[in-house]
Amino acid sequence: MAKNNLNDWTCWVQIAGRILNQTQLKQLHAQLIQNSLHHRNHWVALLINSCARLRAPLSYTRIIFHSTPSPNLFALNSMVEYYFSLHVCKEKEVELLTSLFSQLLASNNKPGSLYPILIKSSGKAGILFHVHLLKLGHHQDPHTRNAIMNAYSKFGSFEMARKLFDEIPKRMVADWNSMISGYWNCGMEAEACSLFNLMPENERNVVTWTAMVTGYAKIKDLFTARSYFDRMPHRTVVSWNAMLSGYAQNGLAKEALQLFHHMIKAGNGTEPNQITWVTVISSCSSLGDPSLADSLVKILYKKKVQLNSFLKTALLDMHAKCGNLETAQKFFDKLSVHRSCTTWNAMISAYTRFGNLALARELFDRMPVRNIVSWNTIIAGFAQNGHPEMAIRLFEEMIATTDLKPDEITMVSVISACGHLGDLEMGNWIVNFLVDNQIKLSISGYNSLIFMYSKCGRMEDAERIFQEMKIRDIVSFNVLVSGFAAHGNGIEAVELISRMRKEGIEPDRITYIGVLTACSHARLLKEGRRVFESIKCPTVDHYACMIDLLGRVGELDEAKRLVDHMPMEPHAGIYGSLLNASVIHKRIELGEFAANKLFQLEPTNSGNYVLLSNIYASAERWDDVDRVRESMRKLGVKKTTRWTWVEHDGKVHKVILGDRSYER
DNA sequence: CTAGGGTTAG
Repeated sequence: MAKNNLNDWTCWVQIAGRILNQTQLKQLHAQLIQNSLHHRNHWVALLINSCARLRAPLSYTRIIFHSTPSPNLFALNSMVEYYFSLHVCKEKEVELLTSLFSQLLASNNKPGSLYPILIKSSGKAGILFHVHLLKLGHHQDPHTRNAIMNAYSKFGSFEMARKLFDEIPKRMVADWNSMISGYWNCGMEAEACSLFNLMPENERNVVTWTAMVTGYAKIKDLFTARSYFDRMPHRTVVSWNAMLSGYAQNGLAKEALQLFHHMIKAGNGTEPNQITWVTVISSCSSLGDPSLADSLVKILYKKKVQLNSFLKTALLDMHAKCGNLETAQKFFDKLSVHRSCTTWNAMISAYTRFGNLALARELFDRMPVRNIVSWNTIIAGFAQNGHPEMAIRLFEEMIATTDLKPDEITMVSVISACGHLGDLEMGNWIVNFLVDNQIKLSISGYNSLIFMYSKCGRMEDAERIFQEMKIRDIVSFNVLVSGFAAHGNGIEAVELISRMRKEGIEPDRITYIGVLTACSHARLLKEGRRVFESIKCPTVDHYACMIDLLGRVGELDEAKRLVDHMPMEPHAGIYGSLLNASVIHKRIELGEFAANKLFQLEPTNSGNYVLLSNIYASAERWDDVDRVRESMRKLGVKKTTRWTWVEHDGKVHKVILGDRSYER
């Protein structure tokens, strides 16, 4: 470390970039103390920046901060950024900052250009500087005033922002833009729009237009967002990014990719930047298409795009969602100290998606800082992978040991976990918890309640929730239908079809599976047949349900005819239904036919052998029973019950509607 | 100098 370089800013930046871990940070700090440079503001600022990046502990960072006798803007600024990087800016810290800020203002005569920067980087605390600026008369500086106004509209109230806005004698474009996005922050479409229209047309710049695009995307009105985008006189990368992320964040991945192609084709000097790539990659993730992912990676490579940590995290997620866990893992390892909370969350989610709960849990326990998404990820991971009890335990741990407030996403997982467990007591406790903590539910929240109640055998409560909903979606109907199916309420299930059509929702594959299963359990042959014939493109699963229904009511010959005339290749479920019906109705020949098909399709499923031997047993054909048992032994088929059939009321029932069918 | 765009959970 040459001393003559210490006043050179580029040298500092270089050194800052070289600090990769806390050990190096401490070494540098020690070197500075040795050279008596540790009280210099620029070095303090630099060290604190590194502390924020490396997530150094608060106590250590404070020691560094207090080593400067009179902190200047740079030092103060870094400290503010550090506090915000912790996401735990407590009142006390804000007070400290405010007093330091006022000290600084008092000692500095010029309203320097650094004020807007400091206010902006202080986030919510920026508002607190307003009063100090007023006292010192610096609030008239247009840029400082704009920064304050912007802080109000982002973190405080749009009313205060509007008050400042109205008092400005000569408004800059930035003032209009701050105010418009302030309104959009609160979802106030009408006010934002009226300001936009009030603004002189030649004053509107690309930022104004982009703010409108973002605003409409935020309220999920992508049609209007697009119309503003199309009407823009000029577009920058930011405008394209705004429109792209509007699509991406509202689940319109295809539209996002289409627009991206448009962007590339149009050229116009709007080259995609890292933010564009992050958005595009995230759209590709939600499509889960490996070949698309592959081609994107190739383009990134060809264009020599620099990968920052946002991009690497997005790529990690994309690979995981497109089925490549190893590559995802590689990105996670490569990120090392640059891992953000999001990076950890994405990796945990990758493990849960592949069903590896042990590794997911290990990462969760190891990560330095957890946010609400971390908890939601791990809770959902256990809830969806057959460990609802662990999901609930984690939820309890979360509310007992953290200050994080559970949101709807947390609750959806917990409610569905109660459903899987059939734990009505816990379910009711959760409902009270929702009320006590004022957690508002959207459609999917209510859907999870319907699921929970019907799994707990409380169909009247499930129906009550369903009725209480103002808007329902296809899942609402499907969950209720499958509840009816499980409880054998055939008529109710059939009636739901016409009801959903009345609400403008067309039944889908899952709906029909549910209704047919309900008919099967209720032995409603006529209704089931009518429903089956009304399906436009029946899938193999629908045939399975219909054959199950026919078999159950004893129409085995018709069932066999249906199997023979299916337009597609029958799968194991089809022959399973047939075999099952043959057992019940003691149809040995048909049973042998179905069983032989099943032995080819799933040679390791012991259940099929058992069923066939049961047929022989019921006809007292003990030689055949022994023969089946023997071939089972020879083939090494173990009696591991990967059962797709369950016993209920003394009869064998087929479980077609796994709860997972909604999640896939 | 100021205003507009980013990754993760159901």
